[in-house]
Amino acid sequence: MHPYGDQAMSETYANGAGRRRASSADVAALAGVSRATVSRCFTDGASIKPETRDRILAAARDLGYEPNLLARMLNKQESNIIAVLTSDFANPFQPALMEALTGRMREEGLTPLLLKGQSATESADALIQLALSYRVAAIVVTVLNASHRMIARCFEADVPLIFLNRVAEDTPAISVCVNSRSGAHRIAEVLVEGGTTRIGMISGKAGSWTNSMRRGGFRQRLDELGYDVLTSIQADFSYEGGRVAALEMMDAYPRLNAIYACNDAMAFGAMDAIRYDRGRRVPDDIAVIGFDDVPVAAWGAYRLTTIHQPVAQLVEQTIHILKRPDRGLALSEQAFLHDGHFVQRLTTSPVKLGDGDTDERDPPPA
Amino acid sequence: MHPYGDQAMSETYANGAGRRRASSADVAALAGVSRATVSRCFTDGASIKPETRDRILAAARDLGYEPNLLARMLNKQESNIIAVLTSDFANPFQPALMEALTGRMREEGLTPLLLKGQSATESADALIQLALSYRVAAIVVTVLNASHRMIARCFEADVPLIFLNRVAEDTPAISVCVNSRSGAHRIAEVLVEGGTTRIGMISGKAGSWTNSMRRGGFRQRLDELGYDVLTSIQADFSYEGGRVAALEMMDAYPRLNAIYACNDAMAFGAMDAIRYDRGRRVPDDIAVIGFDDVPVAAWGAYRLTTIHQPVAQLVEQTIHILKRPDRGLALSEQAFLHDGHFVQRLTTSPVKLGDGDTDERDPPPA
DNA sequence: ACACGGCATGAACACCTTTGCAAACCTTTT
DNA sequence: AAAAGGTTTGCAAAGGTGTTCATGCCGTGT
Repeated sequence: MHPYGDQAMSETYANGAGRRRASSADVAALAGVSRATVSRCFTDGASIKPETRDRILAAARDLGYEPNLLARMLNKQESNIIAVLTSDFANPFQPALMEALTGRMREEGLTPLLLKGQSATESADALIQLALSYRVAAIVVTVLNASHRMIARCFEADVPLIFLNRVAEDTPAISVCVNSRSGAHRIAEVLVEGGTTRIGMISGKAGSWTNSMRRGGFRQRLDELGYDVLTSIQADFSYEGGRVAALEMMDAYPRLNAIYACNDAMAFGAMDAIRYDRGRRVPDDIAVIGFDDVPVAAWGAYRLTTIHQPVAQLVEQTIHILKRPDRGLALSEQAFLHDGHFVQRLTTSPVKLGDGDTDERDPPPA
Repeated sequence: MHPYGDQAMSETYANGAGRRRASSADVAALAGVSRATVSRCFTDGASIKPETRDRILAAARDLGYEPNLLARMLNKQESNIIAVLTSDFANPFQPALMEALTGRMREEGLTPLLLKGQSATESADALIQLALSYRVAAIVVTVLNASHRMIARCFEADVPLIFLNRVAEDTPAISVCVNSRSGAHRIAEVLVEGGTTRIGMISGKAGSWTNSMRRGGFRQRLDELGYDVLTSIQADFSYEGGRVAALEMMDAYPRLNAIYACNDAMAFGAMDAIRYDRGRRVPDDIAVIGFDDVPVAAWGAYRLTTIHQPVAQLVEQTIHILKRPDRGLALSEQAFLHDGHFVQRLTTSPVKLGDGDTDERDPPPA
């Protein structure tokens, strides 16, 4: 209609209620150059005359312009957004992991897009689908499960999938994880060496890799040492689940003298059940041992003996993979297992320490 | 070089390592329609013949096509991505808030882009700048501070800014928050009514709105009741900070019989200092009261008397604002204050309950 | 037989950036 | 003075989508 259609249109939009953000075209017009030059002004390494650069920068400042990252990602076919899939913040290990992960990501210029599932058992497929639609650079999964079909789709789309804190077997996906099996072995040894062999085990959610390792590894080593668990209850990795399970165990097996909880949160529940619900003592009556070494485990009220997960190492490994030029797509190694070390505190009888273990029986100086 | 430069290039890319995802053009070609029709197929309410729709859907499935959300956002000038700015996962209140917030967002089809600052005192300006570059639909800030200049820039760009769990005064930004002042008033009343009036106060980070309210409100009401704090130490909202402060107080003021910590984490530290570092009793020797009612406050080891923050309500209010057609830009009301209620547990002498308060002196049934 | 309304579709433009290529400019050398 | 060489810049296309407008088709009512 209007001979200068374009011109007129942008004028109209600029005045309307939802006034448009300044684009590179606006800056270009004001500075008297082309859009391409404006673009070059914001990409370093591009050749541009210092004088015009200053002029453009001034114009950009006047208009409050800054590059539209969406358009840039679309054009360059690459993004610095990483989908982070998780489901559960209640387990205190998750916040600790998230803190480290998102902190390091920011330092490396990566931005996490947080996709939260409802429950740990839920499949992450829908969330992965969503992540692919956002054309993220990579996907990091912490607690959820994914179908083989969906994992395959990610790799078809050249989007690497990293399982953090869990191993995905028989898939092209990468896993970064603590060696839960060897940690569970150590726990079995500690309880036996400490002379507490009438053991109740509180395991976590069935179907989780973490749980089957922590559970299976413990049983295996205990068996090798010539013992067996007295009782075993499956809970859900939560404080309340651990508490209820411990109550049940104590009532059914009065001679129980040790509880191994497959994570710290359940161990805290068990300790509170022992001390406050039943009025018994830790470790004199019943020893307790956990797994994770979340920050609360060092608190005065618990001082929990446990296996420390090297969160910083796990995160560093993950970041390292993400920063590779291929973001880990061409990686030959699939699983990166890090060793957790044993931390001795006050909820078990003292045992001899191995290499890399730490002793915190004396509280840190005030 | 090559006479068919462009053609050859895209062929190369298509075959090489990073093969291109299917676009709507590919689907259109396969189904024998135009791109516009493919687009209509994925927007409901558009008129399209059922037969061709099926044909297009089949083609899309064969090619593994799904709409590119980046391109869509760029085109429609609207996004469902919300920037969530935070700094600290160590304080156990943050995970609880985050869990609720991100969970509800997902239910509403909003996707949080997580931008984490290094420390609570750091300015969020750089993160807000980044969020604006991503053209997010709105920005939710939890613990960080922002300059007036940057807040103004957000509103110039029509991006609403919501402060969650903190009030930003004298700005166009919206605040959703618990009424910390009235909560602090209640705490003062509880301690006085309980007969514990030789009080030490452990406050949080200076310069935070939350802290000045929780601190100022407490002092004010205490003054009105005819008392004053015995001592006051400024800490940093952390467990360890609370523990060290409590030790210092106990050593300097042997007759101290109550500690008010401006959040639960510091209260836990104080309790552990009292019980495990100094071997005294809570509440018999020293009463302790916190603020937040994080999940751990209900655990057997602490059973902390505190003020409950209605997390679900706060989140619901935030979601409600985000879902408004104007995302809250045209809101006349700036601050939404919700009342927290008093939760009585075992760390203070029992007092008469007011309206909406809850009593958890008896532990929940096993 | 013709005009008309409703529906389905395609062409073209817009969103905002980056980039390959070619043209224009400036400086220096022969 | 002109050619050579390097730097700076603009043009146009690409990246994938949504949307307006015009066109074509079909059926209906007169």
